[in-house]
Amino acid sequence: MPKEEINNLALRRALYYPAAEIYSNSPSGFWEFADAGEKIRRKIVDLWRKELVEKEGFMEIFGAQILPEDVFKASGHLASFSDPIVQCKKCNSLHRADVLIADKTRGVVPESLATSELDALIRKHGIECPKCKGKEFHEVKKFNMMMKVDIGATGNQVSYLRPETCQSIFLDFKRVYRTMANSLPLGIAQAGSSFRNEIAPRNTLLRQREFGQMEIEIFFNPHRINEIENFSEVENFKLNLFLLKEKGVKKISCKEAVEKKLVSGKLIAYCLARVQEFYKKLNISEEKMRFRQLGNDERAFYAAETWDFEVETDLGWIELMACNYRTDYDLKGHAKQSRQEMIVTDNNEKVLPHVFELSAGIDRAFYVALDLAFRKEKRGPEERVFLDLPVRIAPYIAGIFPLVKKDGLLEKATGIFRQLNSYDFDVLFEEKASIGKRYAKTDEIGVPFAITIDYDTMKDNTVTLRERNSMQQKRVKIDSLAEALWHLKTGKKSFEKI
RNA sequence: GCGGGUGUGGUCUAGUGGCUAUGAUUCGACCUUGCCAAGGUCGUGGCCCGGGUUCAAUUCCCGGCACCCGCACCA
Repeated sequence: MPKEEINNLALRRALYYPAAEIYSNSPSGFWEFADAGEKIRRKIVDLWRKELVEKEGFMEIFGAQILPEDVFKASGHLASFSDPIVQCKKCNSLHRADVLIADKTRGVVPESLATSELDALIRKHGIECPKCKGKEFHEVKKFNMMMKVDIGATGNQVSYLRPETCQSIFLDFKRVYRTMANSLPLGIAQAGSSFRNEIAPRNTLLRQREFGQMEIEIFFNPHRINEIENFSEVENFKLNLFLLKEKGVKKISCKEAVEKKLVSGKLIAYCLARVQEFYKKLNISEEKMRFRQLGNDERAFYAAETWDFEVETDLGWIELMACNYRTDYDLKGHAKQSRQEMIVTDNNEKVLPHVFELSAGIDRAFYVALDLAFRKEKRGPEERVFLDLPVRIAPYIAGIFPLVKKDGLLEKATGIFRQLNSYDFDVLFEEKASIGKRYAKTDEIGVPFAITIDYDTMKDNTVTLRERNSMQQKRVKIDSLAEALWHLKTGKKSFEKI
């Protein structure tokens, strides 16, 4: 669906909106979520936790968002998470210094060159501004995407807001390993916020300066990358692989991907299969998803193999998860910087674990879920908007509505609401406005079911259960409501079978 | 960061150098209501921010910020 439609819905229903919007000088790239939006976002994280973390027996942590400078010396972010940028004196446009020089000389320019060396190269090769052909540039500056924070009264403990959540996982690895696991492979997960000083945030939730990540780092013995217990479960699962040298997506089974060495081992194929299954649960169809293989020039500095899970939307292909084989890059770096031992014993073998990472964007998943669920159709006499969200990420499972407020219906409905609420269902109570209006309004935020209390309820203790997409309704006994909702919530039964 | 466009109640919008700033919808109250945004009455709520020109600026000018499009960037 067009972005404008989604953003309009987001503003009308306060799903998300600009942070600090009452201040006209607030910077872009920060967004807030409210009510239905916050709930949908949270449920996406819950679904991830259930399907990709708990089901696999992985651990979860919640780490600090601010970490000391040493962490980022070790991780490589201080050196590599920055671009050498240079500004044209004539037209003020910004360019990457290394790219300008490399284009001119048709060579490779190391990013790590000092800014003074880059200045010299620019002068030596008579680099022109690609935009205005000007030859005068300001001095090269290193632009680091990390946000610096000064800690303590004197501000001399330099720290940074984390640019990715996973560093805490590497820092915590030893303690979690010793206390909770003592064996490999060990998966450690975390959902939280990360911060990057983007030059130009765009497209609302898709490119923010503060954004949600849900990451899993799987620590394993590199010699045993092919010893995966449950591989048989996925060996025939078809992965949608978009390979570097191929046109279009190829459906390749996990087994074949391993045999043809398209991936580094069974562990990676297994993870990709689970990831693809997970995103299907967000209602992303097979035809609109792919794992794009990244080439040497595209991968992050820590990755030896990368598969970007991408989804096709109105805005083109959007990356939802980067699957990176980080090798021992991170543990090695932290071991060196902290002078702590990171080697562990796995089956009597001393080994520095390798890491396969599943790094997903929460807000991007949220946006894509809205994009794919958005419907604008003629329903009744009018065109209406509704969200066809999967039950598991819908903000509420059902609205509880008394048909009218009088004759005891309001009280009866309140009782049902409290009962279902006490059974831990996310239900919404609404007694205002007409019944049709209440249906329409909750459809718009994707509530899949409605329970209406009417005059028959007062006689025979049944209610109307109404489904969002079909607008069909059936009678259900109050006594069996909780069970019915549980079936619908878990997908054990469809609406037709209730 | 660059270039272009836009900025009026929650949302969509009309309009203006001076008059109580338009309409729809939303929202709230009351009445009504018997299953798909029904009806009635009343009500809340607005010119993105700062500066300048002017007797007077939401309107004109300058600057800032945000959003949209294109470019660049995207570890």
